[in-house]
Amino acid sequence: MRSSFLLSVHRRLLAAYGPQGWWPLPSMAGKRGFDPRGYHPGSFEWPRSVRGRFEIIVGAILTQNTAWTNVEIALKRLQASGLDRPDRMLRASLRRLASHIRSSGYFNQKAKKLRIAAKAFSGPGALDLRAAPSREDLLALWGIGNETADSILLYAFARPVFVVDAYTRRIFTRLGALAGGESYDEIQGAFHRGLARRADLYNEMHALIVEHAKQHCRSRPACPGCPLSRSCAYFRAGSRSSS
DNA sequence: CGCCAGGTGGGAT
DNA sequence: ATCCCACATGGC
Repeated sequence: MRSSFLLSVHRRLLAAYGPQGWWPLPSMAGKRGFDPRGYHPGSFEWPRSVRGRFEIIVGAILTQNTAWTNVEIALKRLQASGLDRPDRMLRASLRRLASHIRSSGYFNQKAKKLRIAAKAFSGPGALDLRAAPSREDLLALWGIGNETADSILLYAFARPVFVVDAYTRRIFTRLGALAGGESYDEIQGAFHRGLARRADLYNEMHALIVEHAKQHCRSRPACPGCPLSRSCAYFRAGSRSSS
């Protein structure tokens, strides 16, 4: 993908939706002003505390193939029960942990995944929440795949790693910039080559992609008013082609 | 109702 | 390598 194309997509999405201020947190929902954990709505700030980083890791796992609204409910319950830190999480039974994250779906699987992540980030010889782990270390954990690992690296540790998700694939396939069958690594490579290696740029671009997928480039596309329709193959084809 | 949502791992081919 | 499937809730 051409650099100029990616930058133009970024510029138009930003103009249409504004700065996204990711990573989104339940405590942010509908609020303005300063958050004690160091986040600020509307303009992003990277997490400073180990607590904030672990919350992002938990959210990244819970949001796997699940609507964020369902994840927010689960995150709030974890916080309300004091299970939002690795050591506390490890003390809860799988059964109890699962009951708290019920709303996020796949709760048995995700309880297991959370426990594994909590274990990986606490105790002696564990990964350090104060420093970015390697992608390899994250991928070695059961329950953490490409997208989750990259979300953690980018949003919790401010590493310049582009996150590829189902929305990215859908939008850029419709635009005509992807064929649709590319692997995760191929797509990520295209973004890494086309965009400057900057965490703040990757942060905003991915967040804008998510917003655009929700507003216009939905499963069933809502093309009227789409900020990208001018350069969209799907739109130019008369919005008739499938998916 | 049925479809969809910011995936992942396991098993068969 | 590449399909196919299980995993599961809540919103529209």
